[in-house]
Amino acid sequence: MPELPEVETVARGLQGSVAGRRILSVTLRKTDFIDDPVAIERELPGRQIARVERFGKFMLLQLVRRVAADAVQEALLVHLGMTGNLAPHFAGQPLAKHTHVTLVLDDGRELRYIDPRRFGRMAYLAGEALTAELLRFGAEPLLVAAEEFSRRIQGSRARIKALLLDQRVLRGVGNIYADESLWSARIHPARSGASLKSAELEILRKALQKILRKAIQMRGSSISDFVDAEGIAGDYQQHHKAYGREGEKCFRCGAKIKRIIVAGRSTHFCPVCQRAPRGVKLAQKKMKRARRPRASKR
DNA sequence: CTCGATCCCTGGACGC
DNA sequence: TGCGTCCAGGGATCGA
Repeated sequence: MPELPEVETVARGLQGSVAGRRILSVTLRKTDFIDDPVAIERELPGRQIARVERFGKFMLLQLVRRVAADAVQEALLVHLGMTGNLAPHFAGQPLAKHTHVTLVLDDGRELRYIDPRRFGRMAYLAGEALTAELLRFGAEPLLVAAEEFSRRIQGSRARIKALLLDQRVLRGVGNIYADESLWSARIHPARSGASLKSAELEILRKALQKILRKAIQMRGSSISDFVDAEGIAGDYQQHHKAYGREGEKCFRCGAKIKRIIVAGRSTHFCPVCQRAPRGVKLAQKKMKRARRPRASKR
């Protein structure tokens, strides 16, 4: 659930609350979402959290050594997955269920990572390994220029929804904001990237940026149980126009919002405002027919 | 290159 | 009240 606006909200909170603190010790519990748990235990104690920023859907805790040996960049990467939460707690507070990582800070608090589903990810990376990891990801949605945005999308025949979700194309967009931006730009989620005109893509880019900025302003969308590093829920879900509105009226034309599966993800759109490309309607009918028997099992 | 399918994981919703 | 089943979804991976 945490996408760019939610991660930005959490990162800003942590920048305010734990930047400058030193990590005294580390306790790991379940570690199957950590790249290299031994490296975390070995490297983090003694490091100072210099600053916290967002990179795509990751939080980047920039670390510095007490004695700056060289100019090697070091960071703790934290991905919240679906249900991750990273927040400071007072050391005496009881451990919540699913607390998998505790970083003891030098001011009587602990940074705790709580994640029931463990779809998140945590990694300590430094130097070239850090650089290489960050290079795997695409453009920053809030900064990407029109030309680069168009080039990245028109160069692929994959469907636009899949491209928006592909972190190698853009970093930080997830299911909610993909659907919301496509609804705003009146683009059907199954259109191929290559089929989109530059003018359409410019409308999409502007819509995406506007929506992301607004969502950040409102501290993100709280769908299930998302809360930021201060334990506060977001409010942007009240502004959703497509996501989660299956069967409800489109705010533009009154038609019923539909839900289909695109790129393996639940996809919400207005069938009237967002016109289907050739062939898509037929394909959907075929799929429906094929799926029906499965539902009536037992 | 692009696709769908499958897996990971748990809690919440729902049906009985 | 309780149990079983389904579903949510970001990302990795694999075979078509």
